[in-house]
Amino acid sequence: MSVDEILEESGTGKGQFYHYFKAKEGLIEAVIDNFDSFMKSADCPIKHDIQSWKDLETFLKYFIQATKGFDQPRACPMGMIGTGLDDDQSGLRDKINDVLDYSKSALIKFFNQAKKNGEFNQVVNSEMLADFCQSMIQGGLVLAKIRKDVRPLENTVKHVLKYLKSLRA
Amino acid sequence: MSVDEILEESGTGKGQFYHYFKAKEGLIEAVIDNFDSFMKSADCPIKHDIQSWKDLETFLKYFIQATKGFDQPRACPMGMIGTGLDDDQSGLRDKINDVLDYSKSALIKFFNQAKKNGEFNQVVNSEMLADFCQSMIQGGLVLAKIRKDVRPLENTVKHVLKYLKSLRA
Amino acid sequence: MSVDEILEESGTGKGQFYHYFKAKEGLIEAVIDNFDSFMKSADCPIKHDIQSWKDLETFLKYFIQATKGFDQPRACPMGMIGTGLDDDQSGLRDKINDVLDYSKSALIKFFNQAKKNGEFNQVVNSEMLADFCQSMIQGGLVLAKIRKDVRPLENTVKHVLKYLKSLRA
Amino acid sequence: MSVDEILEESGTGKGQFYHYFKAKEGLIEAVIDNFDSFMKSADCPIKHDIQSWKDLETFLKYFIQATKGFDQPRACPMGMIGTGLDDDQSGLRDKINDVLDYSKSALIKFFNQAKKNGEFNQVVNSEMLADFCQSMIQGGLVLAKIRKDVRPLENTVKHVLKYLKSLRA
DNA sequence: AATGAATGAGGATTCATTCAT
DNA sequence: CATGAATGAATCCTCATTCAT
Repeated sequence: MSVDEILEESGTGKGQFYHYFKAKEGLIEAVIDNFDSFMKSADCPIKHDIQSWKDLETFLKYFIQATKGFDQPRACPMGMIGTGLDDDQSGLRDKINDVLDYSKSALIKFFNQAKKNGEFNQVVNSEMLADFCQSMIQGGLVLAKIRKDVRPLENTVKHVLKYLKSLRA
Repeated sequence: MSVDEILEESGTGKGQFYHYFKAKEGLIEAVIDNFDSFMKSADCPIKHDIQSWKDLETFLKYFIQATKGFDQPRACPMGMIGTGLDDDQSGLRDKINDVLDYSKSALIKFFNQAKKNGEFNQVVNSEMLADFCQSMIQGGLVLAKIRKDVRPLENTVKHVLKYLKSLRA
Repeated sequence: MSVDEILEESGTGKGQFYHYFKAKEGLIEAVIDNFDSFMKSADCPIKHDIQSWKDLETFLKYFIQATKGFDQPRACPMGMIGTGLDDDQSGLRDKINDVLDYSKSALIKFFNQAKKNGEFNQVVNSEMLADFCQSMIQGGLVLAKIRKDVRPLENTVKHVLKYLKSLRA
Repeated sequence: MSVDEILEESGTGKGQFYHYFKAKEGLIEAVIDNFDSFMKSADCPIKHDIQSWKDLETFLKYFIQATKGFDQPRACPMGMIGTGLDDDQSGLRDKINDVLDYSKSALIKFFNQAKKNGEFNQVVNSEMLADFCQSMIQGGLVLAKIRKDVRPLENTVKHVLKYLKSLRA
């Protein structure tokens, strides 16, 4: 999407863009920052304070619901931006990683809590399991987008949940 | 990557490009076709004729090995192209889907065989499970690329394998 | 240098600029006016009331001293602005010419006085000699700036002084 | 002068410019290179192989003649480009310096030869005197351009020649 | 088949200037 | 007086594509 297209949508003059953003990359940065803020805000439909198995299920199933809410499946914005980054864009990469870390931490925290409460397989490594969950989100959304079909995502979530439940004590 | 950049790498003149490809999209198409052919060829390091649990494990672990072989983690080319497609590029989308289907079929075939042999959970739907596997691979590669670190992929594959083994009869 | 850059340095808002100057050209005009005023003020390190050969030498050597005082050789602001003028900027050109004339007059006045006092070659045309002096200063500064080295200016001034002395009666 | 203006004059498409020049700076480089080649070519109206006092006079008077040949006085292209250079454009600065050095060498060579032949003041430093001559060219052209009048240049040349003659043995 | 010059639409960015507050 | 948001023309540059040789 070109700056011209963006400005046509926004209805503002071309100079405004560069009044607010130093360069196009600044828009990307703002998108990430905004995404980050939104995720941490009260408006975020995803509850990152996962306190129960129900919460976890809701968390993971959220992506199915969101996908269905769009006219067409979309991939994760952070995943799309992140995979498109050049090697020299370490500032943006760091920001993306922070966003991913926020979501990962939510999962880790829950898994640790569950282990502590004796409700969860004591051997499992919480961080590794969080990676597994995040891969589900990224990959499920990617496949749904490519196939223009929510089902690959649904199938993925279903099995992930089944696996996680199998780890319950 | 622009056509000029591609030609600089290839060492050929610009006219050649448009002699062989009607347009740049033709190159993408050739890339997909080539990927497809390679996957079905004897040279492909991935054995798509999965006949044992060992084969399955090798299949899934291949992506870790390949990632380690690159100077930097890369996402799946089909995933990258597929998520970047416009709505009007249905020809390419279909080709991408065919490639994904080929790999998916390999998984489905094995799961069906295992069920038939009584070595696998009879209730599980082979296709859904194949979607799960593909999503996890796509997502693991995406995360590895963004984080410039194989570990998210390793952690993902590890749990996928653990889950699949849990489904063995 | 853009208006934005200038305002960043000045610390004031953009509206101020256009409150004081009708357009950017107005700034250039103010720069010239300011330069003019400064040259005629008591603060000006160049003594334009040249009354002796010593004064003349000091006048010409001033440019060497000033050049050494900067981090890097600079050309004459009036020369730089003047050569960058468009044909339609006759207002600014006139102002530049006035500034150059002021300095030229100082030289002419001294040469005339010296001739009158019988201390100087009677045949020499004071105005032409003043042109010579101004050209050499402009050129010396230009060379010093391009070469990032005062020496071309020093060498030039040295010979100018030697020549002027040769004209003494 | 913008790239668009240049292309409008040349009658070629916009892309051609960037086919031949990596960036606009490349044009400047080509201008300098071309100037350099021309100065060293047989077509150059300035005889750089100065072998006599007549040659020297012709050399210095050339700039008057050239200025009169234009519809309006012009400054030296090398001087204009050189004074407009940024600190980071050392490549171009070096080229400009090479061009200036070529002309300077011609003067130095003649002065040295004249000294050797006993036709010239033995004390004078040839290089310093060459700087003096180059300042004349740069400064004389600058003043002529600003004043839109060839006379400041003529006056300057006249005095420079007078001075040089005074140095003859 | 092969080369690379030529084209021109479009994309990113700058900048003088205006205007609402 | 003062601020900085808004505007849009102009500028530099990229890129897919065509064409002459």
